[in-house]
Amino acid sequence: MPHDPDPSLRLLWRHAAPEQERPRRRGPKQRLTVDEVVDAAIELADAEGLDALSMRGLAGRLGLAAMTLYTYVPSRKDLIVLMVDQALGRTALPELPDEPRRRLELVARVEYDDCRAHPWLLDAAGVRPWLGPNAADRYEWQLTAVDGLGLGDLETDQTVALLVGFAGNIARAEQRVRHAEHESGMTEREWWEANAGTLGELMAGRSYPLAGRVGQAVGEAYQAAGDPARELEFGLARIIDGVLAHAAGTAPRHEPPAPESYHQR
Amino acid sequence: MPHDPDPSLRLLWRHAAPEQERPRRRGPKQRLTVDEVVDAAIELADAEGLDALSMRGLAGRLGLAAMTLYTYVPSRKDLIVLMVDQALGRTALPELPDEPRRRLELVARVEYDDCRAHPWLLDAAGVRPWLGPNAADRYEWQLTAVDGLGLGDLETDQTVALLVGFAGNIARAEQRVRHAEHESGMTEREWWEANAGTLGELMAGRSYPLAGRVGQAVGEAYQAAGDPARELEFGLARIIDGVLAHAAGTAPRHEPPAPESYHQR
DNA sequence: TACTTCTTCGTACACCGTACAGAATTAGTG
DNA sequence: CACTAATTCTGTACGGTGTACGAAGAAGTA
Repeated sequence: MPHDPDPSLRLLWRHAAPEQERPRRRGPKQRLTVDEVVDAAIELADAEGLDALSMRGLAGRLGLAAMTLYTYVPSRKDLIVLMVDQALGRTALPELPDEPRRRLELVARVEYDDCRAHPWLLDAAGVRPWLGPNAADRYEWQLTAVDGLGLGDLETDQTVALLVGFAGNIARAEQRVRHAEHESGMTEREWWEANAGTLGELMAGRSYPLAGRVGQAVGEAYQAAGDPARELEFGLARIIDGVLAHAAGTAPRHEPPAPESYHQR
Repeated sequence: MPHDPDPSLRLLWRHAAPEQERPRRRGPKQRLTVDEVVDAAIELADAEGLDALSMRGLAGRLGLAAMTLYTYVPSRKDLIVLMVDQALGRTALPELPDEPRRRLELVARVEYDDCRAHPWLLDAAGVRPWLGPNAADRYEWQLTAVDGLGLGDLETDQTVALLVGFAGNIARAEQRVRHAEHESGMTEREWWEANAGTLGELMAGRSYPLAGRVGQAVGEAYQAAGDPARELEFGLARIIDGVLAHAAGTAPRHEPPAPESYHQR
C-alpha cells in the first residue's frame, strides 16, 4: 500500500497556484495569513533563537490563543520548515558574474549572509530538507553558478554542497561564540581570563606545543580584528582553487586509500 | 569584579590529577562514577539521539532517581559537554603518515567516523566548545597533521577547521536522511514516489532545468551506490588540492613541487 | 554519642507541544 | 428567512521536559 502525499507540501507551495487558493470557505475568516504567522515566527527566532520560539509565545505575540496557531500550521516542525523557505525567499538572488571564481564565491557569500541574518537556519537544517519554492529557486541558482565549469552532474551538486556547507560552518562557529557569550554573560576574553589559571593547573603534566602556540595566535587575531570574514576568505579560496583546478583537469589525482582500517578503534 | 572560574572545567579534567581526586569525603559513597553516567548517556544518545536523552530516562536506565544524577553532573548541558569529550577519547588517534595528503585525509576521516559513530556530536556542537582533555589532545593531533606544510599559525588552524567542518557536514547530510526516514517511516525513495505527483503539480509553471537534471542524477547515484563516501572523497580531494597548492606557494594553475611519487589517473 | 557532610530521592514548579471539545462565526441550502 | 455544515477560535488537560528544594538516611569526625 502506497503512502499518502505529504500535506505540508501544499502549504509550502501555497503561493504557487493563487487562482483558486481560497474557494470560499465556510467558517469565520482567519484573522491572519500564514505568511504573517511565519513572518512573526522568523522575527522571533531572529531575535531570541529557535529555542525561544514556542507556540504559546508566538501566539501571544500575535494576539492569539496558543491553539489557534494550529489552524494556520499543522505543527511546530512544519512551521519551522515554512520559516526556512520564507527566510530563503527574502534575499533576492543576485545576478551571477561571468568569472567562475566570482560565481562560486557568491554562492558561498549569499549562504553565509543568510546564516548570519537567521542563525536558526543552521539549527533548522536538522529537519527534513524539504523542497519549498524558494529553496528550489535557490538550488537552481546555485547550480547555475557552478554550471559551465565542465563538471558532471554529480560533481556539480557536490560542489554546491561543498560551498554552502563551508559557508554554514563559518557562520556556525560565529554563532557558537555569540551564543556562549550571551548565555554565560561574559565575553570570550573574560571567560579566558577567569579560567586561564584553572586550566593551566589542570593541564599541568600535559604538553600542547602546537595547540598552545596556534591557539594563542588565533585568539589574538580573532579578538583583535574581530573579523571571521578572514576565515571565510581563506577556506573559500582553498576550496575554489581546488574545484577550479579539478575542473581544468590539472589537479593531481591519487587513488583513494583502502577503505578498511586506516586507523584502529 | 572578575568572574569566577567555571566549575565544570574541573569535572572535564577530572582524570588529570588522580592523586588527590578523593580526599576522603563524608557522606555515603556514590554508587556510580561520573564515567559510568557519561558512558550510559553516550550509549543512550547513540541509540536514540540527543533528543531522547532525558535526565529521567538516563536515571531510570541507571537504576537511579532522576534528581540523583545531579550529584554527578551539574546540569544536562554539562553532561553533554562531558559526553563529547568522553566520546572523543574513545577513538585512539592513529599515527600520522608521512605524505601530506594522507595526513590531511586522515584528519577528515577520523572526524567523519566519529560523527557517524555518535551522530549527536553534530547537535552537541551547539554548546560551548569547551576544552576537555580529549578535545585538546585531538586538536593537538590535528594541528600536527597540518603542521609542516609551511602554513602560518592562523592558516594551520583554519585548515583544520576546514577539514573537520567538511567531514562533519558530510556526516550531517547522512544523518539528516536517516533521521527523516526514521521519523516519517518511509525511505527517501518511498517519499519521493508518494509526493512526485503532488510536487509536479505544484511546481507547474516553474522550470528548474538544472535542478531537475542534477537532482535526478544525484538521486539515482545516491540510492544506487548508497555511498556518501564518494561525496566525502570528492570534496576532500578538492579541499586538499587547494590547501596543498596554497602551501606550496603556487597559484592554482601551477605544478605541484614534484612529490616523490604520485601516479596520475 | 552527637554533629557534620554527603548521597539519594519525592515532590513541585514552570514550561513545552498538542489532543480534544465546545463556542462563535460564516457560507451554502431549503 | 431558517437551518445546516464547515471553519476559526479558545480553554482545558495530558504527558513530557529540566531542575529547585527539602527531607531522609548513611558515613565520617569529634
